Amino acid sequence: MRLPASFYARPALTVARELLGARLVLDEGGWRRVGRIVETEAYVGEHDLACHAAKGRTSRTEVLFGPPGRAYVYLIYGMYHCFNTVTDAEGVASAVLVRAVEPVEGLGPRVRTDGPGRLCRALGLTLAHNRWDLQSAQLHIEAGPPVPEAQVERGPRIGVDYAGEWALAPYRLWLRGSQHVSRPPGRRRRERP
DNA sequence: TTATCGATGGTA
DNA sequence: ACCATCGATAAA
Repeated sequence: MRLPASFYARPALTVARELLGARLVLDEGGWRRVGRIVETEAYVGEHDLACHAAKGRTSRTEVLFGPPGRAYVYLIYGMYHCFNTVTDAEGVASAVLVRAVEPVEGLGPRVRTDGPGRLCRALGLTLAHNRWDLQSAQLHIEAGPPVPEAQVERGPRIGVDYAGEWALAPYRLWLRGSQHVSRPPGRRRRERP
């Protein structure tokens, strides 16, 4: 079932939680690729200094102020892309960054999709998809089996140290134990079989 | 294993 | 100048 616009019309933190376990689908050029979302980050509004919308309304951030359920894709460090879903009511400039997926379909089982840049590279998401409606046949997100609360871990967002206290807010969510999370807290040593 | 560094281009 | 990253390399 394709997630409806009403799904995204809620606070970013709620959407970030509910997106865990859902399936990101890009079906384009006769190539359907699907990834199960295992890591997200919420950017909750203009007052959130880590949110791009904190810079105000510009051509780049305009989409964040628009209706929920659209894609916000931007270029980072000149060579990678990051994929977000616009959330909350129109006029509330918030979004959820999808930081990692697990390959499900159309991707080699070995391709790395842990990390916002890697998953966009693997799926082929680029600036060309910016502002797309997530109800489109080519790009949307499908509901997955419910994820129990015990499987959800939370921590500070990655790479937003410039945001002061906002960098400490536990707005990063991920599936406990997933091998496809970008920065698992306890993977320094692998279990011995 | 962790730490450091450079690539590369849109945005302001 | 800055940047919601990544991969190569070095050090240990």
